Amino acid sequence: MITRAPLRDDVSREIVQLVHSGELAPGSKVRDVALAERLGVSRTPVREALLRLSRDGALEALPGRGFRVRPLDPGEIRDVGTILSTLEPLALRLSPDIPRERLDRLSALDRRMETTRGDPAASIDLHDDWHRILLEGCPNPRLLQMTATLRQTPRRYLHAYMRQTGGVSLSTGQHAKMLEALGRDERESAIRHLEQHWRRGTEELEAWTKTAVSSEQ
Amino acid sequence: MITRAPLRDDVSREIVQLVHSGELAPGSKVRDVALAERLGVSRTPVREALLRLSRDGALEALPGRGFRVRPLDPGEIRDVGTILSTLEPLALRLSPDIPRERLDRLSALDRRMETTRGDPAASIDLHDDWHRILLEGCPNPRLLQMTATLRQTPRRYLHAYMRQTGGVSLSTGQHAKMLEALGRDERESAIRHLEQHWRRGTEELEAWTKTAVSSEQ
DNA sequence: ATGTTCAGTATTGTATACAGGATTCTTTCA
DNA sequence: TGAAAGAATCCTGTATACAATACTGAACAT
Repeated sequence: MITRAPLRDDVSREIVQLVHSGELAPGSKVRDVALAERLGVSRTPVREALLRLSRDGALEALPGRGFRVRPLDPGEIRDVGTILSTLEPLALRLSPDIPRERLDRLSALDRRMETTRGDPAASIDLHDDWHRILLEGCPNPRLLQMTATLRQTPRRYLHAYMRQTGGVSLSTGQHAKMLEALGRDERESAIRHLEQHWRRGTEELEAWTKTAVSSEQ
Repeated sequence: MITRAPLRDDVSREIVQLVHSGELAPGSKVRDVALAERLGVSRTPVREALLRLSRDGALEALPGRGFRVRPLDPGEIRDVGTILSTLEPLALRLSPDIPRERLDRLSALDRRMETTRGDPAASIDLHDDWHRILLEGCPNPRLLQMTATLRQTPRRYLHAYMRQTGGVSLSTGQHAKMLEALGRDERESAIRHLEQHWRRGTEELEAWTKTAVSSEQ
């Protein structure tokens, strides 16, 4: 049956959820038949979703041997961090002034993040929302899609990181500085903070990943 | 039968060729059965390739109504141009010094481009090679993959543009300036030229597309 | 002449079937 | 006891089948 939204879209979201929730851990093998049974669909839309997620970077396609969740790799988080710390500032630069109402929404998100310490999944969700909402006014939809896709990569690292460190990360201090700068109409300052936010954040994840990867030998 | 490279990869390349050659023109509908017969494979790998190309931006998936080549749209070339004129300079900045040998290869490509005026497909191929080779030393593979994918978008516009204007475009003058700057170890200057190269080039394509799109009503 | 309804056809999205490599487990031999 | 070989199983990649929508065109009404 053909419904309005292709099954592959729903299936993609569900698989992303499994990755973000940690149920599909980095490095683990992904079998399409198992997912198809679990989700109650056939292998076809599952494989379409897996191929898409491989392209997006969450998974890895091993020719002839299926898919696995991309293992944590210091090089990857570094590479993606470099790109994010360039593209998100670009998106902010292209955006029209952010209305006060949206700044308030972002502040509220930060406060909610403070209360979700200890719950990695929830605080990571909020963090992603924060950036999506910050940039939602950007008139370049292709750029928005790219940044949203790229942000999915740090999520895997953050999840593993927060699980180990006990859920403490994602300082909202940098967010607050950006909001203050935007409230004073100091766009360039906010843009610099955004760049630093990703650069420092992913550097921290890179450093942690190096130790985590080497210790799991 | 399972060969070493998945069929979808070959099929993707073949479909990209059809788009670049203009045989699949912007806006035209793409039927998977027809492609499958033509390429001598089943619908499955064809549809996998079509889904990938939709994600990359060359095609568009119309839910319930298949695929079509993304029509020329001034907004799209502008958006992609903005991203390219940020990411390629970033890739160059991250690259180690470019060896003299590679600069010579790039010069040779420029000379060959001069001789292919009148043959859009050939000169566009060479232009893409030029940028790929310029950046091939960049240590950020994810960034390289993104720029390579993004460059596929201007190709569709260039092809239509050169077909109408008689094959004249792609001035190699900007390339030469970059190579001179790199030869003098003036990286920042070369990076600025690279940014301008994409900005001006895509602005020209955007302006032309506006007239082309409005006149085809 | 233009618009509308209703078959019939074409085409898509999904499910299932099939072939062959990859993996695993057992068995055999050193 | 451990390594190597081989059989059995699993799983992937591809092909095909099926169900339902979207399109096409002819007959009809306005």
